[in-house]
Amino acid sequence: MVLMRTLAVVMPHFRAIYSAHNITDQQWRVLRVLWQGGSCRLNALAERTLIAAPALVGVVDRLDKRGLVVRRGVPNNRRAVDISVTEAGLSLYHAVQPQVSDLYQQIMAGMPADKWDDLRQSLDMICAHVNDIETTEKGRDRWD
Amino acid sequence: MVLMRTLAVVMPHFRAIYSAHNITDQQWRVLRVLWQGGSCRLNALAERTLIAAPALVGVVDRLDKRGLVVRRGVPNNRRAVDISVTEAGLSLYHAVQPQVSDLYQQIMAGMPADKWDDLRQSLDMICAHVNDIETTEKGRDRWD
DNA sequence: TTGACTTAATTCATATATGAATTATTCATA
DNA sequence: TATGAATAATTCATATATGAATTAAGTCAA
Repeated sequence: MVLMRTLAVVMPHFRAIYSAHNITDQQWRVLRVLWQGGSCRLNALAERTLIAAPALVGVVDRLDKRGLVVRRGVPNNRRAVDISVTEAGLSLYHAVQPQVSDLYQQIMAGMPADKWDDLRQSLDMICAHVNDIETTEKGRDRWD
Repeated sequence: MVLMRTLAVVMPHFRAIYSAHNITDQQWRVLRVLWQGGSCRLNALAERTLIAAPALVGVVDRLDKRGLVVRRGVPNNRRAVDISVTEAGLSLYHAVQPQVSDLYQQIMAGMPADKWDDLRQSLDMICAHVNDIETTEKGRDRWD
């Protein structure tokens, strides 16, 4: 609940920026990943945006309709699809990114840098540990 | 993203427990709050569960249909509605809570207790700071 | 080669999430 | 006391979230 509350407090601030440009949180996440890493396929995009594939299909559909991203077939693999940003998507980035960056700085200013490091490390530690539980359970499923 | 990733890693474990009892994350959050604090009205429930009122209406609807909670009018206030758990909801609690508690312990075991304290404090600090930004902005809106 | 198995993307059904607008009420005050 | 502002719950429209099932391709061993 503490994690959820933190997100619930922080997200509306970012969302205000996004919605001023007529995009949603998820759409921003997709665009940002594509801007940073170039084009990629849906599965990889799902991992990097933390949006499950079935939901991502719809997000990409809407971005596609608005001409912010494009889908292209991959040469030697007819079932794979490559997704990348368009010029329009790129210009949107340049409009939104500075504001997002500013907000980030504002939020970061509320806590000393070393605390942020600790925080990130703790969260990473939790993820690692919980993933271990996952693996252990799966292991038991297979051999017990 | 680190916050979201952590939730994305942790939640499926809890969700596995909930779905084994045919309830969702949000339904569990509603039931838990009602179990702990007795009955309360929709707005208060929305705050405590971190579920926005419009969405909460649907969650309560479904719990109501399944007989796990009930809605009652408040005596001297015809627009307010009181929500509380039923016997069926209570027995469901006794079935689910121990498993949730176990999982919690398992997860907590992955990091020393003082780290958990620091983590909680950092997250609370972020919330407090971000709420300040909010207030400041609203203040500017009113007087600038 | 073919049939069992795996994969990538998508569709489906159901449950939320979000912001805006409604519907009833209740309140504060001229 | 009428009446406009503030409230509580709800409805609406649109965008996800989730798990299960499909579809269309690749893979691989007999």
